[in-house]
Amino acid sequence: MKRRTTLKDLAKELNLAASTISRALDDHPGISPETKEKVLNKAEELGFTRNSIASSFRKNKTLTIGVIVPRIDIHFHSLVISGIEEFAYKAGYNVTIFQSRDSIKRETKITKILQNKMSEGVIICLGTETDSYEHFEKLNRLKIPLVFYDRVPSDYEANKIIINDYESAFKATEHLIEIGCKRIGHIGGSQSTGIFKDRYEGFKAALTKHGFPMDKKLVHFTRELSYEEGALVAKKLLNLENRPDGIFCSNDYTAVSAIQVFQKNNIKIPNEISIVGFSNYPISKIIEPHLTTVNDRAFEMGMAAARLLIRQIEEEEDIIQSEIVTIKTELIVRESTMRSS
Amino acid sequence: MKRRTTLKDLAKELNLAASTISRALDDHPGISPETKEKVLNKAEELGFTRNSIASSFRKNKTLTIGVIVPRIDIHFHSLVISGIEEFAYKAGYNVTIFQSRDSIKRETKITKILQNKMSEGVIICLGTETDSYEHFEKLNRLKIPLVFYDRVPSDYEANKIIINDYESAFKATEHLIEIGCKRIGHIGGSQSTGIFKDRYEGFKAALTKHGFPMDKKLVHFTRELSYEEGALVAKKLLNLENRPDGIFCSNDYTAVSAIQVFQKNNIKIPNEISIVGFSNYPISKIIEPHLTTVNDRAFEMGMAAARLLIRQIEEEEDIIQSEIVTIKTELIVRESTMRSS
DNA sequence: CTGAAAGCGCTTACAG
DNA sequence: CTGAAAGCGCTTACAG
Repeated sequence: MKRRTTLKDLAKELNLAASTISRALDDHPGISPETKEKVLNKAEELGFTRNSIASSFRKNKTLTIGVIVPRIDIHFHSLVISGIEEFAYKAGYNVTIFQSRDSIKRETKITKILQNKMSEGVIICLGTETDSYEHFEKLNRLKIPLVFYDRVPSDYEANKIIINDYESAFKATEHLIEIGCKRIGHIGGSQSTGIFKDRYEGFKAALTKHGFPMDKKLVHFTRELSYEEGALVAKKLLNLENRPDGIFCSNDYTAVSAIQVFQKNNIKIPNEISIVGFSNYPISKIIEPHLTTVNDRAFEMGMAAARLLIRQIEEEEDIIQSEIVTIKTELIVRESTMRSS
Repeated sequence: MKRRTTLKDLAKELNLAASTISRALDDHPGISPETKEKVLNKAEELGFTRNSIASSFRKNKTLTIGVIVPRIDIHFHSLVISGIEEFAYKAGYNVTIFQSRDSIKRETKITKILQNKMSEGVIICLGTETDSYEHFEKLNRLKIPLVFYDRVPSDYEANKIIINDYESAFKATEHLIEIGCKRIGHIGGSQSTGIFKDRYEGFKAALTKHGFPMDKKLVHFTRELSYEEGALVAKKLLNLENRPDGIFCSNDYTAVSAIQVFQKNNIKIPNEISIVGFSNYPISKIIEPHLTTVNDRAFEMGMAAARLLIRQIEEEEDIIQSEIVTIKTELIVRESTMRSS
């Protein structure tokens, strides 16, 4: 097996020092243009590419960031990763991805893998099982910057990229009020998860502001906001004596299944019941009527996470900073709330 | 700034040689259990983790594979990446991802990044612009194993993970024939892309086998199989004097929009027109009626790609092998082809 | 503008 | 079972 060409090989060929070759390849100002050209040509000729591992080792920089997501194939996360990759690529960083699959055991093991200087920083969305943060403490102690997004640790100081769930839910609910809904229901997620609790709180606050009473019968929490759970809740709402005429759902899957359940029961959407979802999933533009929903701007979250992380990696400071970035959401109004009056 | 603890620090603390520490941490058989325990305890105490860059550099192994996809946020690719990550994780490899965004320029630049030994192997799905493979030749010359999936180079010997598009389309079409369709149409993708051409060929072959004439009016090719293009084609099919009673679509987006267009025109699905899609996207289980489609088993493609790549990385052979792995698809029959007769 | 030398933190073949 | 030594391929501070 032929050995890969090294700097030294180039140096010998050209009767130059390895240090000169290294500088020439870096386009260092203190190297003559002629030498640079000779080196570049020879490198091309011998098919030389610098061994980046040796370089990383020597410079103590890997230009790599690690990303831990529960699952890559969840659209939200794939969008965030896309944003991370986009920003990182332009900044010259590589992105290494890991799936925790919502297992705290696997999440912990991944943090161990990331401890050994392979990644200069880590971006994480916590798994559902995760309720302690010791495994991240270790990274902190090693001065590896961390940025959390979406499912972030509560009562734990850290860099966080979030959206304003409370405010987004407030606006979504207010939108239903503005189009004339009088009895507004909510299909929510697990209240032990911060973001879903915030969405519920925002919903309640909008009702209160406009002097609407809270009818507990119109509020249902699901375990994981699944399509199937959405249908179950929708059926319950349908069978109420006093049905809702508007529903704010904490995600798009439940909103879509609610639409389908209502339609099957000959209820007109949006005129009899108007629906708002959350997340702006591709399905929201396909379901008929198209779904009004909150765009959570996942790609921008990813960009922001990478931007913050890389800034902290490159900062000279020795102290790990804690910063919270809130990404602005927008309500996308579509047919599911466009009443013909 | 405090220096990270190194092997040498541990060695000094314990009055042992660095080599002994290294072996103890590796659970090397030739080290006494007592020494191992001492080393492990001290490592824990000093918060020592091995510098994996130094280790990679020394061993000339990074245990990292690179993945180039057009876009991460396309569901198919996120599923493939999930499969790659799953297999790689279990095999002790890390996965670094890059998006070519269908730009050959960016794809080429990424292959340059991957040339410098950072990745021991590369998995790629070609971008739509890519029609030459020089940039991959370079990786070949450096003996970095390559595995292509989905959009693979034609007339270029390489490792490829594919599905049998021809056969899958054949079976999907035959299914339409079996349920009683007499005039079967096709919404296809660009015929300059191998997989879409194969699907069309499979469609034709099924018609031929069962003695059905080919009616060119029932076949339409789109540029990128988008939801919007699907609707346009569906409208054309709808306005034909002699409408189809079954349609095989080369993806799920066009199938879904066709369903919606027909429904809006009061055509009953599946009884008047039956529809089959391709890919088993999440939407296929949500659209009503649920869509019959070909499960292309993207996760398994990813697993297979990682398996093949890692095997070639670890093989001693100096020659790069070329292997083609065909992943078995399955037709998932749902309501869009369940006729009540 | 170029070179000689030291050294990054490991691993491993060799020796005992 | 343990150690001493060499060296992986770069980069950089220093010297001239």
